Amino acid sequence: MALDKNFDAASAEAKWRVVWEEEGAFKAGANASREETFCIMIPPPNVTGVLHMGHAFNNTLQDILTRWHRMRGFDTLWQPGTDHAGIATQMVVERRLAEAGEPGRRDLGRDAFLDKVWEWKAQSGGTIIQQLKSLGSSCDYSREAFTMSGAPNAPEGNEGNFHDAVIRVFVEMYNKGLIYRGKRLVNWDPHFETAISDLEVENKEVAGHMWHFKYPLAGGETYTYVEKDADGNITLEEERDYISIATTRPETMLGDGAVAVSPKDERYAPIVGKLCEIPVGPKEHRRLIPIITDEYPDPDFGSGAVKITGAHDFNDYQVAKRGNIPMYSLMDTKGAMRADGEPYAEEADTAQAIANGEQDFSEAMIAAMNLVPDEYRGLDRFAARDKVVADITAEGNAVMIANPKADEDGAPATIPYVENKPIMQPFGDRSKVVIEPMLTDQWFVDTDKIVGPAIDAVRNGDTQILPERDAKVYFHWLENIEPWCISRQLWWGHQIPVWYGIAVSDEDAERVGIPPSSGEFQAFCAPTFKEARVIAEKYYGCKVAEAEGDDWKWEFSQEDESKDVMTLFRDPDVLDTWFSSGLWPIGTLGWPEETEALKKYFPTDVLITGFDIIFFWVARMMMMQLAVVDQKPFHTVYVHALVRDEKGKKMSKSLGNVLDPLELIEEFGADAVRFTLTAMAAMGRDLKLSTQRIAGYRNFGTKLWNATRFAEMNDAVGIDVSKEGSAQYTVNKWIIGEVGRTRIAVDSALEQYRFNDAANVLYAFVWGTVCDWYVELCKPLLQGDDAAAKAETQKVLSWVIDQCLILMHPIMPFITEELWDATSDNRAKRLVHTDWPTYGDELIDAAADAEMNWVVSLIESIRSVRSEMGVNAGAKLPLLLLGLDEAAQGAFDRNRVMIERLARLDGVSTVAEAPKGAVTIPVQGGQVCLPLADVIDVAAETARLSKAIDKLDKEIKQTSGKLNNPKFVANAPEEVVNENREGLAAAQAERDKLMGALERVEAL
RNA sequence: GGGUGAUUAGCUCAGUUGGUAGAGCGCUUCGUUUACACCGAAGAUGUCAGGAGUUCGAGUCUCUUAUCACCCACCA
Repeated sequence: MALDKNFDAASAEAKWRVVWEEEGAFKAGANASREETFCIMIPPPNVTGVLHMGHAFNNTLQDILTRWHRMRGFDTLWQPGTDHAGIATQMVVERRLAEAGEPGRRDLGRDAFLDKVWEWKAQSGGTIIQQLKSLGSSCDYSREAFTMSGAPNAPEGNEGNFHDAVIRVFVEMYNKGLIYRGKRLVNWDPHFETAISDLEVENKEVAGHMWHFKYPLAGGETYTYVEKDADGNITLEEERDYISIATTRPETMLGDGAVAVSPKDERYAPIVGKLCEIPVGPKEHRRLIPIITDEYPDPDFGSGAVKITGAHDFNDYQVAKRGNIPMYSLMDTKGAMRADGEPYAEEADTAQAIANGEQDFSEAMIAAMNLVPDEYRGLDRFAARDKVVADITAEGNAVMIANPKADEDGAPATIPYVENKPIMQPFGDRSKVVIEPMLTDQWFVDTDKIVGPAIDAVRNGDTQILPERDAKVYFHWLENIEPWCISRQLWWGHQIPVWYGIAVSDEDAERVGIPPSSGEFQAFCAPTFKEARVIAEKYYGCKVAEAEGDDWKWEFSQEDESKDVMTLFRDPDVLDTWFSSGLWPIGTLGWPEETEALKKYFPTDVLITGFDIIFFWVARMMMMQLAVVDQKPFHTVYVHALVRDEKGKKMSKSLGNVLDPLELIEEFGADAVRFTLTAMAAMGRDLKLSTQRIAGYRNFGTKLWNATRFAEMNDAVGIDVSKEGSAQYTVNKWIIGEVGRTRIAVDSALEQYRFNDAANVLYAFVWGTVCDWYVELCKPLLQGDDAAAKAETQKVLSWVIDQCLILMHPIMPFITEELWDATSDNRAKRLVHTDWPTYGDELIDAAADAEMNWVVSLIESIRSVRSEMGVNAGAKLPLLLLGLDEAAQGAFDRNRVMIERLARLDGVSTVAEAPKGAVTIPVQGGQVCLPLADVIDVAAETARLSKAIDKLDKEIKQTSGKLNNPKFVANAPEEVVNENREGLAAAQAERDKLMGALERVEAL
């Protein structure tokens, strides 16, 4: 079958996608010829996501490694699947419901809403997998996994045990005390009304204000406020009846528990221990808070006094815990000021008692207290802020400063002190709203207890992170790790397997063997309610049932104690998505079952991922796998760059600079996109992509196609070559050696994850060596009269093309498979399964190499002279040989037909002396001349020669300078010294020849 | 505030243990010679950010300055 002139990427890709899958080419273990396994876990994309450039890049690299290993006979598994992506997916479904005008999440209720999510998953969940296929990813799709598979509410088609694995891990970790529940200050997303982890918060600098307010001292007390400069001179001394505090968040004032100053701050020493009043709300509602000392306030910042709002600020939280300061929650789940219950108005003596530390509220009581006065209730936090500022200012409790515009008409002499300053503000990475620190009950992984093995594994080399600098990032994060908040107040996810009833006593918990309650409820943790009930029944000594709603109750039977029933309610929260994806390696292989796949492929080999999820995912997988099965999940983590646009900007929809990989695949073909990404995969921080570059590599595919077409036209394809390296002709010996070198270079690059090196080696070999030289050199042999030469060249060319296809296949699978198929009817296997070669140095023939170098450099020199002398490209010139030594003469004779053709020569003769007007060209072992008497331009030739001589002079000066330096000769390795000596001799010889040529030209 | 990285041809970037600077694109000139114009041939272009040091020798190692980027972080 004859190849078309052009490669039709789209139809070839469509065809091979189907064939490969139908033939099971990608199944685990396909083409395995050895025991060793190779397993890659795909970083699971969001189930409702679409393929973006980052995925394309990431999966191209994974596919290269997978295909390479599969061809090498490894028992290979590339495990695919998707992630349920809690927040992201719930957000999408809620938005779709809203757009469709359907009832929202709250109206639907939990079960009905989850049905909607599953529907959406069924509808869009296959998209990204299909897109991976169009990229050519050779995953074992029959094993596609999903992090929510096997969930109790999963519809048909989502069987599997991932859910079981997640729940089981939770239970085990809970029982080992690695997971606990507690009231902590967490990052709260008021849009999604859920807690999120530190990592899901993006701190951004925004323009903010810092207000300065007076907190009046209780009972109208006064003190002398003294400020001194660095030398101790008094710069300000005045009587004050207030303490000045600075804040960027006035709306949290209602929840203040104290004002803190530095213990070293002499200005406030007189009033430490006294009380001051929070100047917000109706007078009868105001609270007094103590002035305390703490190391946290910086005397040089603001006024040196900090209001402490333990429930709404992470620093204040620490201060409040240290100082036993009450923490009052002011806001609801939407970030509005609380409106629940009765507003709590404190009696003056109660305030005093609290301030004195004499009144001790329980945490629960404090949480229930609503300190928000009527006029603030229900206000959004930002509206509340405005109102607080306005109210305080109106009442005269703002600190006033001189008005810089006091001169202007009607301007007041003083104005409230408000600093405009940039402040760092936390935003939810999904919702983009300002995150609110909130004091809530959440589940945490006690990361301190499981982080050790994850650090050790990388430190002692069990798992290697590449490039190494990313290991530093990994260490830094893990060594400073915070407890991991894993509960989310969402519905889409793995519901926490914990049921609650009223707490009876710690002794009962101990008796039953469960962790004691941390509050008014006792938790029973088990994979199913059935199992939880068993524990609970022991604990209560009565029957236990599951509540319909979210409240517990204890039903007493009057006559028969054995009919008492305790009703438990289930924790409504779900687990952080990263908790489940942290179990991806073992979960996809069937853990906790002892599956064949698990035994065979775990620990897996390489994880390929972007640096943006080192913390989110890589670190968590390390911790979780080590905690659960006590084994590292993979031996190598290859961290790749982020794909950016050609200007280096991060691709984002809002910037409109997104390159859609699917569109690119359509325009240039998947192979071109893959090759581009591979060629740019140097271990760096980012990767800039331009369509021009993709077009360049599309052309490369076409080049390969046409080289194969040339071979086909010359009956040089699909020839069965049983043994490599058997050739008589120099050019064939030489190219066989080049193939050997290329295979070594490609393997070595891939072994070191130097994908770009592999791509560049192949590009240079296929285009630069095979197409530019070997194919051209073949032509006179294939089209000449020497039957033996022709036959051998056909065989070798066929073999060379096959090797190109094999070596290129991991990067450009489609075009190579197509050519492999089209060029022979007798292939033993598909290319995707063809054995990767192991030949190498033994194919190199040093003599052939040297000879071809001589030939190539002769051709290049002649071409160069022709071009510079303005010889018509089509014209054929005679060539004169001058004083060639035996080796040079032999090389010339053996390759004469090729030289004549490539240098466009007509007739060769040997002369004793260069004729007048001939351009001489120095070659190793002699000179050659082109008689250009008619066309030679004396000035141009003089210039050419002078320039070449200048260049040589420079080189000679440099090299001889080095060689004349005794220290160089003494210290440099012998090799380097010899290189320089040889270089100098060669340069001098060439210079002599050129000088001779110059003299002759000048004589014209 | 801490950390990491970057600074090499007009552009985008390679450059693995120090040994005479590379690629792609772009540019210039020539050429349709039956694989390929998504092509071929020939060419031009760099104080390797600045400074200092180690060394026989530095784009590469050390220090330093400048600019940029990213990550982490609680300054009210």
